[in-house]
Amino acid sequence: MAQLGGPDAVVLREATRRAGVSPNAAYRHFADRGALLRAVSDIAQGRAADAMEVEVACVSGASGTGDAATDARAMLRAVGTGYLAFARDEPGLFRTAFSVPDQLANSFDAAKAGAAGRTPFQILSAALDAWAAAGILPPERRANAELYAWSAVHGLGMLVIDGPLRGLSAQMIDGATARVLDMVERGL
Amino acid sequence: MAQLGGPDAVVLREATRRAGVSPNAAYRHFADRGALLRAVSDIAQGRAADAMEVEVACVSGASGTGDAATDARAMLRAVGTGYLAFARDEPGLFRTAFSVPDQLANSFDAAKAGAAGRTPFQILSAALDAWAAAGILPPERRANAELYAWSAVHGLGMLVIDGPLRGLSAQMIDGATARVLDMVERGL
DNA sequence: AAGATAATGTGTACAATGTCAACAATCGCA
DNA sequence: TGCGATTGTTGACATTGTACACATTATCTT
Repeated sequence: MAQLGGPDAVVLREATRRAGVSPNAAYRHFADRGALLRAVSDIAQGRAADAMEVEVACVSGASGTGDAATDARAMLRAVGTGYLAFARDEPGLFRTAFSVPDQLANSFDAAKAGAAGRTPFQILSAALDAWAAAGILPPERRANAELYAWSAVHGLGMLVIDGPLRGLSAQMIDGATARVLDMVERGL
Repeated sequence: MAQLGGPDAVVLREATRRAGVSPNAAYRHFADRGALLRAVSDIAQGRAADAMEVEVACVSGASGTGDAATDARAMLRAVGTGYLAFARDEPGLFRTAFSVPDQLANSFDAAKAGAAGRTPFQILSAALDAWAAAGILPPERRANAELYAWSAVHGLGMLVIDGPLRGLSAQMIDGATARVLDMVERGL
């Protein structure tokens, strides 16, 4: 349901119907619809992590150029590319993953991890650590850098999927993705 | 209703109740709930424009430093600051304004304009024109620059009010706002 | 093995919502 | 004056979240 219609489509009664039980059975497992939605959101974040790991693996698999700075940049681009690929391929899951209120502190929760064991936030963090290690991110700018990079790609994703940029052509989105990543790379 | 609870809180029956008419009277004015929501969204965008104009007026009113580049930068920061101030002060309206699917082409629609007659998109566009005029935005990067700057601030806004960054302290948000604007300024 | 205790599921019920169809009043204009 | 368009009303239906009371099944202890 989340996949097809996003958070609003996660409807408790329909879930029980598909499970072949009565509506109220759900209340033995979730306090209310919100709790169910949060659980689905966690799983959706895991899927996002998977999509990101795919792109990351692409550049890591190439075993690097030998230059730590170049590799780190490629890695961060892969993280952003994966995030936005997920937004485009699975808009329902994307919104379910990242449009359900939560606390930053929970971003490390294992329930939100993908198959590789990392949450989306952790994947992003690792890429930024590589930047810092390669010396292309001054130490005084490392703090909370996740939030800034995340904001840029998240904003593009939301505008395109669920906002005033809906219906942008695929090429436009491709271009915008590349340009937003350029901006992050230069501006971080 | 949008102010208090965002798009989901815009409920047709309650609207008619407050108008003192029967539920179905709404169908003489709006095709369905979606149409009502779109109309509310337009108005909310006008409010966003107002919030942005306030910040813009602050820096314009200072009649500038004389340096076009410095002024242009201050203007763009004001646009971003206003956008995020609106997100924080009126999260319900913000989400109603920018989380309702629409087409980029409609971003100039007069129905979305604030009291000063400009839509949020037009305000942003003007600030970027000033950048180009001041020579701090190379011509080849001017195209669609709105989308990239917009993505960054929009992402932060959404993450903070409706996503995994909910409950960030006010200082953290202040800091993140400044840093995201720094990033845009450097990276655009 | 037997019984207590927790877990899970069922039925009925209620208030709310979006929306459809048919009907009524009102207003503007020829 | 009368007619068409605009606006509103009544009644109805399917769907949803959720509360309460009750039944069943697992599980664990004695």
